[in-house]
Amino acid sequence: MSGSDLFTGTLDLLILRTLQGDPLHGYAIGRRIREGSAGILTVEEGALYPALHRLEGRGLLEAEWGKTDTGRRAKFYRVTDEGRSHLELESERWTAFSGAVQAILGPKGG
Amino acid sequence: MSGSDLFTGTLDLLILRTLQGDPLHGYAIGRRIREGSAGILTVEEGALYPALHRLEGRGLLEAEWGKTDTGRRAKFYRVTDEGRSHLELESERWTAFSGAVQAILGPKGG
DNA sequence: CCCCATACCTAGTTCAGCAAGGCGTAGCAG
DNA sequence: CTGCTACGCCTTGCTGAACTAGGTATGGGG
Repeated sequence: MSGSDLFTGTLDLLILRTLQGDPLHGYAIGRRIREGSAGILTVEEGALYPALHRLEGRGLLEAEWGKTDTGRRAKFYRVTDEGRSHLELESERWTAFSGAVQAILGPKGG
Repeated sequence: MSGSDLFTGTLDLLILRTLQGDPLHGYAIGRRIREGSAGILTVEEGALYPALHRLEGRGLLEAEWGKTDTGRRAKFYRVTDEGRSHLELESERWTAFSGAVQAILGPKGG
């Protein structure tokens, strides 16, 4: 991801969540995540595209070639129903885990 | 870790934090983390011991053989000064990251 | 005496993420 | 037209954390 790879497995969640709205292409997903996290989360392309393929392979995403506003060729991803319920479950799991970690690290992080 | 490996890299933080109080041996560290997280975080031994050795190798922990209350042989770990400052930095980083993820996933996780 | 919980360890595998490349195209400056 | 930059997609090779699945040894209880 960025910095030095905290959070393995979280990328999937981030992608799924980012695609909850309208379908987006990979490049835009990366940008959204970065902007949506105020620059804290930077998704490397070498992590992003394989992740997209992984999620598609698992049936959590569907891809379709299309065109961007600026007329460029791009592959647009949409979340499947399975992807949606997966996101819901994993999202709750994530919250539980991060809460548990926070509970051990200390309420404020210090 | 448990369930299906969310949170790569977080184990180090958990260990360091658990050792902030008194020195503990590996087995006890694992138990503490599990109990301190209400059973949510389960540290596999195959992850725990290598992590301990890693942290010792990096100079963040120091180890010493001793005896438990029940008279058993055990290796007790203590956090070094370097480990302490490492924990502080990484802990803040963790909070920032997890906050950023939470910001994208949604304020409540759903 | 045997089993279980304690307490330590390792070899082998898996797999996410990173680094570092490559490909093609649209738009703009010169 | 040339060159540069941003867009947009991809892959190969590597690292390294965590898991699986074992193994060792010992003390106490049935």
